[in-house]
Amino acid sequence: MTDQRFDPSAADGRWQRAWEQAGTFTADSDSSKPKSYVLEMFPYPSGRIHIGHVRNYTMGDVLARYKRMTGHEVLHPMGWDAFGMPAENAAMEKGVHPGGWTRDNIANMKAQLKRIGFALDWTREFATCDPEYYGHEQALFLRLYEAGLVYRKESEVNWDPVDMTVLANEQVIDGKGWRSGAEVEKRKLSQWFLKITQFAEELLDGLGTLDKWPDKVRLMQENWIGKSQGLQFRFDLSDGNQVEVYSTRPDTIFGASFVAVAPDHPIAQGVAANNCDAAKFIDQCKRGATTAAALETAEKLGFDTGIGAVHPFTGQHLPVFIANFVLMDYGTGAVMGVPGHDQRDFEFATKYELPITRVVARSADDADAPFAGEAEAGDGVLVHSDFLNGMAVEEAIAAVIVRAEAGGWGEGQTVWRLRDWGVSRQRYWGTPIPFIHCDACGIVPVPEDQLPVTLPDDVDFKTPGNPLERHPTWKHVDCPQCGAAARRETDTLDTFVDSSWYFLRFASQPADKPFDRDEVAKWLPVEQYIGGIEHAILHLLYARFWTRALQHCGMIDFAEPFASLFTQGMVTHETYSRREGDRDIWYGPEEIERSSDGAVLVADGQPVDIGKVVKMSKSKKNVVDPDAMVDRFGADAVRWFMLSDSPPERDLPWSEAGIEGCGRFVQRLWRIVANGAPDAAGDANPALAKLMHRTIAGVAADIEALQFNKAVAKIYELTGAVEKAGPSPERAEAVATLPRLVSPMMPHLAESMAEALGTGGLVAEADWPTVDPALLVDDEVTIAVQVKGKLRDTLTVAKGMPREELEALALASEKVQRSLDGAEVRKVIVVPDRLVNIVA
RNA sequence: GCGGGUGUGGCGGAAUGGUAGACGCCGGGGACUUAAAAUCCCCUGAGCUUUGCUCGUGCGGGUUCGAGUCCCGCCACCCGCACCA
Repeated sequence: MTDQRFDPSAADGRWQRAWEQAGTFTADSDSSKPKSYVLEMFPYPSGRIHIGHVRNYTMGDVLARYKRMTGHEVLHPMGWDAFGMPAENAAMEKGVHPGGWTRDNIANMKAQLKRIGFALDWTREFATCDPEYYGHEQALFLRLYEAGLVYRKESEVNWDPVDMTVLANEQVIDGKGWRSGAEVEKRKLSQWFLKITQFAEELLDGLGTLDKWPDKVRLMQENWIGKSQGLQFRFDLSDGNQVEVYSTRPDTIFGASFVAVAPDHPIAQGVAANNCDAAKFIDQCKRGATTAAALETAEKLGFDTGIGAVHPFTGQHLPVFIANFVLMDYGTGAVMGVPGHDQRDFEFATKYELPITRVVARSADDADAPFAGEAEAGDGVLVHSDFLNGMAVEEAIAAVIVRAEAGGWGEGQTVWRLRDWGVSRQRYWGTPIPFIHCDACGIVPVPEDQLPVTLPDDVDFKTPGNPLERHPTWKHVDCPQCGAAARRETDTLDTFVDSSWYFLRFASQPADKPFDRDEVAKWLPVEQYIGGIEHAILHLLYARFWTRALQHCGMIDFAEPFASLFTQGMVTHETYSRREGDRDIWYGPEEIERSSDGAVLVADGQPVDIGKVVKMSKSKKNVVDPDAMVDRFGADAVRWFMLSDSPPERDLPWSEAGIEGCGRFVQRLWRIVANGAPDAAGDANPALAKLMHRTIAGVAADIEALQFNKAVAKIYELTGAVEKAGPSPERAEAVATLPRLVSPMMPHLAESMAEALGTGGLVAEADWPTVDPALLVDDEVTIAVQVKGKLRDTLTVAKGMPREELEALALASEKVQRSLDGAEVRKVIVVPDRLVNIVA
């Protein structure tokens, strides 16, 4: 008799070595099989694999393994998004080198991933901090430069005046620097930009081709790109100048009661030159962080310049304000304020007691309806608007544009919300931007044969700021053009650049260039990309842009990198805490004894409060360590839990009881085969055969739709039926099928099961079981019988029974007659094979 | 503030406009055992006048023979907002 318990601690490593020796997951680009590129967003090497990573990679792994079983040559690679701020923070806090810290983290995390048995092609692994990788990135950046897609301009950053350093948005807390506590200022620096706006129309149109992306992501990108049709027009000013404004709602022009310009608008600057109150106000606007959220939630503030703007239709003088909520980057940096129909303008007008006029109403009769304390941005008909009165909004917009163009004071225009991508970072741990500043020649690209421009190792992090900038020798080089003494660019690239082309490098890794066009063409676009919804806009838009830019440069032959996208939910966990004084003390799940009616702290046996189920985070200590779970339950139980219950796009609450249940299920499956191949004698069991074929077809469909929770439920159902069934040829066949059916989810158990059954070869390399379509059809159906929409009875009838027979059967039902209680039947609705509804 | 999403038993969830709660977890009862673990069987939305009836899918309306599903208006929570990755 075989051991009745499955021992993952022995089996997991054994099968992982078997796959590795067989090279099962090494992708062969010369294979004649259809190619399938399955990719999960590569991780930042923070130190430990998080359970959220495990969920992400398990989903991709199930698909990759399934694709292999269905005859595809699969590319399923893994690497490291290895540049970024945490390494520099570690350097500052612990005195370790960012490179060494990152390498150690990668080694640890790779070991963790290997224990879970992911079907990854590790031969293609790389880290973005490898000089080889970022050297190729520098070459690509220079190609974009040659194509005119790279330029420099002034742009605002968060400046910490005490630490004398640029802060990331996340380093600004309530408008103050996270280390110094000093109030952050906006400061202008000359920085590198990528012309993503040149592709705005393409990126927008391209969304229409991405029919395998979630609608929500396409909608978010569409709104982010923000194409709007509006009117750009000029107001004559009382000082003899003009101000150009842009509005998406020119229909509301008769409701304008002020004009507002951005603090860095030339008009504002001009006023400030002669007016120290204005200068002070602009200074005040410089305080605080640069984020849109900070700007928009801040109190709306304005400074009346005393200048009047002449309304193009009424000739009325509108006051011109400098306002903190107007952005220089969008439109013309100046707006007309229509308080009745724009919420920001409404708040502003209320504060500065400017008129609020209704120019759009539900109907002409509501022309003088009062506002309910807020602006009305919706649809309606124009009122109090001269020649526009009675028009619908769309119609009025067109009419105003026609008048403006005829009068020569404005033009209909398309404006994009999308801004160019600022890629400069004043930091060490990133890809050096390959340019040299020469006093004589200006900005000179580093010649390609001098790439990569590598980071110096001897840097210090004792003081804040960019170590490249203060390095004694690194930036001092000779100009490649004239040979005179010159300076290296000390900005490094945004890490989003690193993740904008890594999927190309996975597909092809020549030493002498970023990628090989023909190799890339074999695998790309990625068939299935999986990652967090938090990347819905930035990463995915940048990667789309980069792909189009490379296409534009003639380096690749496709426009969209990811054919199908899936965004998975987070892994969450209960929180445990105690209130002590005015703060919460958090406890980790390993410090807690959980029972059905509460939780106690193991250390003192006293109860703790069970808090909300929230995203796992170190600060709330509600994290579970994947390694510890693999130790206790084995890789397959952890994988199974990642796939069970919650739909993959939703959050998954981790629970001790849940993982224990998964551990039990692994053993249940094992018991079915623990004594070897089952007896194939006994009476035929056609019902089990049907269930098995339905399960194979259903699990396949669920995996392809990434609905793993449903596949899991179907496997539970079949397992239960197999356990209950007595010996039969059908049961023997079902048992023989189980290992392949569960292999994508529980690959180690599947191999051990097949071994116990005496099946030769690796399940990971086996074919997916075939379905007999004849067994998927049912000949009986249960139909619902309703009286006035309420269920009163059910009938089991032959499939395809005609309407008349169904109606007669339903009316003959004793329960129906009792429920009708003699009432007259007015109507009978029959849906064949579904239901009969009797309306009395 | 703006953009996007989610909401169904004690819990995770299932359900082409057609039998709400599949499947799993927790809990209760029983079997096996000297005992426990493991395992197996049964029950498990709420309420009631319990052969059955009523209520029930965040809240308030609506469309429909029929709404978790479609429409309108709210509420709560989550994600993103361009230097976190």
